[in-house]
Amino acid sequence: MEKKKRDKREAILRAALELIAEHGFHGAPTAMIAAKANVAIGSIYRYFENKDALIITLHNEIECAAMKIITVDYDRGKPLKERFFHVARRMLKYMIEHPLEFRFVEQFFYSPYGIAFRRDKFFADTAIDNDEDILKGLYDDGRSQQIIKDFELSVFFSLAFGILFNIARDNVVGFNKLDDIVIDKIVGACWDAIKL
Amino acid sequence: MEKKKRDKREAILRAALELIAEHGFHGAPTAMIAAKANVAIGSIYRYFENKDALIITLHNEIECAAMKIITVDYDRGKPLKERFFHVARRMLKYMIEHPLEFRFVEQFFYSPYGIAFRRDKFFADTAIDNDEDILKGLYDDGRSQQIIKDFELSVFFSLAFGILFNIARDNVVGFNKLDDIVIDKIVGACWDAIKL
Amino acid sequence: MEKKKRDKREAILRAALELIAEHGFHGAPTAMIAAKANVAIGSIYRYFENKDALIITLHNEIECAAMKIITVDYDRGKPLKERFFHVARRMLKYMIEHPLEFRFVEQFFYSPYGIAFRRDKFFADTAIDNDEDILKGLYDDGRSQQIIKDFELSVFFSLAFGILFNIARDNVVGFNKLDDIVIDKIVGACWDAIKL
Amino acid sequence: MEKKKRDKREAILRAALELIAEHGFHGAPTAMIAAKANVAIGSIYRYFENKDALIITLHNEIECAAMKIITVDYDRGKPLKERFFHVARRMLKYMIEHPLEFRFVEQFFYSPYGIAFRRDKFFADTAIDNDEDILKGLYDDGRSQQIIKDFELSVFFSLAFGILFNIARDNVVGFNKLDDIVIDKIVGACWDAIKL
DNA sequence: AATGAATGAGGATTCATTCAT
DNA sequence: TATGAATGAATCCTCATTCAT
Repeated sequence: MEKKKRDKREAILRAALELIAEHGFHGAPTAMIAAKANVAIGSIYRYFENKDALIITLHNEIECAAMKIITVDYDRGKPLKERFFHVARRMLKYMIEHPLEFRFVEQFFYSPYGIAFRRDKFFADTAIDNDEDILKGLYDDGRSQQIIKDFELSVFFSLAFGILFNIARDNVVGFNKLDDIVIDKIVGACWDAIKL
Repeated sequence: MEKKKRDKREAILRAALELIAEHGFHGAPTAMIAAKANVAIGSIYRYFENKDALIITLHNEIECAAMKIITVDYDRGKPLKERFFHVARRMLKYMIEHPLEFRFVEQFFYSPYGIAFRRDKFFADTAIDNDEDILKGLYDDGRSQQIIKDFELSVFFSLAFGILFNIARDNVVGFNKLDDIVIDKIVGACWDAIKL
Repeated sequence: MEKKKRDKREAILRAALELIAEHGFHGAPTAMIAAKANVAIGSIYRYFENKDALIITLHNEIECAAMKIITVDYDRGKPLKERFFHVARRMLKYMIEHPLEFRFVEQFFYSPYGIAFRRDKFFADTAIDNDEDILKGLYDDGRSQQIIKDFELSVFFSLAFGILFNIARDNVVGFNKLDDIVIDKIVGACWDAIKL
Repeated sequence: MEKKKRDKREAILRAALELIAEHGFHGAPTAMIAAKANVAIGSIYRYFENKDALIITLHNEIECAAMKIITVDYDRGKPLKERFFHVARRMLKYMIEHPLEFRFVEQFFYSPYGIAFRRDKFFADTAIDNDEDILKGLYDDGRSQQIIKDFELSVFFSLAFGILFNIARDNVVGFNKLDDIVIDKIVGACWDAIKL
């Protein structure tokens, strides 16, 4: 009973993910999402208030799941460089191993949804959750230990992770081929960008 | 007569640029573009085959104009590092000084248009125009002179310029403040990322 | 068991009454009626064939209950004028003391339901029930005793009671304030309208 | 050019009038209105902001046209009783000669539109237009000349005109047959209701 | 008997594109 | 050539009704 309910919800989210990742928001009308999920159109509205809510939920669940994967085995006791390599490596791997999720999140990020999302985040002073805590922790430690360059936080993020998003984007469309060795070298280049 | 015709075309492109940059593709129906351009709806279809053509044209013209600005005074005789700094610095400056164009190109890049655009580019072997020639030249020189790290071209591009797009994006929404000194330090970090 | 069953039916009717009176037919979907009645949606269809049947039943029950209240203590032996005052006064009082019922019946009367209802009534020659018997009795007596004006029955009804519905409608929305004295004066005016 | 434009607008209003009068608001979806008006669905939205605006406009135009017809030849110099007969007689005649308009206005009046409309009117102190001026003038004169009964304005309106609406409603569905003689007798009964 | 998830036809609205003037 | 009214397919969403549990 409970199982089936959850299944249907998941099917809708999955269908939306696949359609939006592949065809963009324009290519994912509710009727098509419902069809792909083997569900009646109306059922979407039992599980989500409206299409926007469905998309925002999907985004949040992906972000949450991704952060869990990325930060597994993360050890705050390890030296800064090692911690950075741990996070950056997993981040890049996550993106190339989850191309649907990555493409969806990119679509989301640059759509009106993402703009609202970022604005909300920007104005939410204290809403720093654990995930960002880890990333911000890297910055704080690096600065206080005089290991990384003297930039403000947002610039640090761009230097550290902006590269990875570009690499992943190219990978997803087949512009590059990455194996563990190349990934490590790329993360090394990111480290070069931020370290003093 | 010729003048007026050109004016009308420009007005349409400008209106589309402003509306899409500010409100996204959803916020720029043809009727609104025509109104903002002080032009009849039907006139759009005299200058452009359809809305897609208008948007693709706008993108191409912006890309072309940007590259012209970025590569002005470019001296192929200068040392590699100096040439990289020249290009990277101007690229970042262009983006933060042309927020409408930057935001439009970002919207474009992550929309179905951009996906098609990138796919086309990927399959067009010989379609390397002069602008990319300069960027590719940096790569070829750096590799042959053993100055930059051993990555394939697309990875090099991400390392070298991916950071800049992220920085610019944050700047456009007000997440960071950049002056000439910070810009130079950022470009320096990009250099650290690519250099051996 | 029988009790509970009756309770559930009453709860559904009550919920429908309140929602429709307050928000109109548009503001009373079955799901909302069920929720307000603390009943499953499906249960509505156990007690009523469909939504239309529910609404028609509700109307009929209200009409029946109202007539009972209005005609209580009605004495056919009293003089005509006194009988008219008795009925008209109670009718007006009922409407202002039962605003939910009154508003529902009005909604009903002017909706497609009411149109069908009136059509059916018009074509049902013999379907004169006891309640209307009383009203029709007033007309017949008045005419044979030469006390009331020479109009056909339906005009008599409009003259006698049409005023009261308008007064009640205004009262329900707060356009007027009525006490027993004003009510009596109003009924007196109705009497003036019909009497010779 | 101008002619055709006006024609289309009129056709839409006319189609809405006929459908709503006959089948109620539920029986008049935009697609059906458009079809009946021989117009594309989208055209409705060129002439009216949305369906609500269309309906409100239709109501206002009918009310305005009706008041013009009713008050034609109205002579403020005539005695009160004569003025009342003039207005009441024309009002009843208008309603029975314009059954579509009458039925539409009734539907409107008892729908959510009408409720909002009445509320707005109630709270608009100074928004007394010329039409109501005439009706209110009857009341003011009658009261100051001690000709009509001592009721507040809204009760006066119900006594004077409430009857007429009921009569007209019955007439529209064929419950009664009215000729000029009966109409005059009915207006006389209304006069009896209000006069001292 | 009761439940409420599932269904999908139906409704309002938008907007790229056409074409008569 | 310029205009903008007209078009109608496409989209999101609602809600009466059914039916498996």
